[in-house]
Amino acid sequence: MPELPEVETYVRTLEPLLKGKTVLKAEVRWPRTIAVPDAARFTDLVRGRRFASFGRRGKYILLGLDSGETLIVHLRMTGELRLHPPPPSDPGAAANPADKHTHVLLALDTGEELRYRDMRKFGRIWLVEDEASVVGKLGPEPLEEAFLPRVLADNLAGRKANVKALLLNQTVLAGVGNIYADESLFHAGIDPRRAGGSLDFEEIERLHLALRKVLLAGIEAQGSSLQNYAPPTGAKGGFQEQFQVFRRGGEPCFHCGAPVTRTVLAQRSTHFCPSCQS
DNA sequence: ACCGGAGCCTGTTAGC
DNA sequence: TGCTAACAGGCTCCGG
Repeated sequence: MPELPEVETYVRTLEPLLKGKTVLKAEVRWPRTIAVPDAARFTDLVRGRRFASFGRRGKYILLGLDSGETLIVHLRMTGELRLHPPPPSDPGAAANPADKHTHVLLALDTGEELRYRDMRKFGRIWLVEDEASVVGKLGPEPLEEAFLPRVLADNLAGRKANVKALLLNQTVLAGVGNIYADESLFHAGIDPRRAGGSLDFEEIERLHLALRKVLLAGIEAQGSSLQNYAPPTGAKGGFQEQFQVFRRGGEPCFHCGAPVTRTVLAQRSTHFCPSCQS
């Protein structure tokens, strides 16, 4: 679910909420959520650790601990992290028990509780010494300066898969998912069904620019809020207001009026304007 | 190396 | 209203 802009919003929101706080106790209710190490070792290793640094790589949230290890969270489709206030001291007041979709609970020294909740159970959490063991295979970060049109060209060169599938491939480019792939291809005027290797350099430059513009606009709007995504606290993201094609199948293209086409590529719903995108 | 499809999960929505 | 099928911001694994 969350893509680069949503994950970036998560990290920016979590940093002031968690920085300097210490985990007193961990509980894992769905062991498969913990990818590395096993759930028992995870609860043991995370206890007593303090949140020290905050970062993102692709769609992975990187929470650096004072032990030097990194707690890495991938929300996949429906994962969410929420910081819950301490239970009320008044014994008669309503408590806030975790529901059946809450799979990991971290009790903090402030009395607060950081909860990982995930309806579809696709998300994963790692606790590792070496971040690269989890994120080492990812492609370039689209918003870093090193991501030049040439880099995108190299990663698409010779590829026969359609460009939509390649944008979703995290080793080609990190952080782009279904929304921002469709929106970027629309802004670049490129048909998502085209083979990646068939794009000329001028088209690659357009796609490169479109990816950066769309991702930055997504961050600016604090991400897109659909059924299953909202930032950890405060306002919801608003980028869905700016969608040009995503989930607009059958509706008129804002640019030319032709109906937006919905099809399936790489097993994912794909939306494009057949007239504006070639 | 690369590509496409099955599988992982549960909930919501569209269609008969 | 009730059932069923399709769909959902993602990724890994496996066979060709």
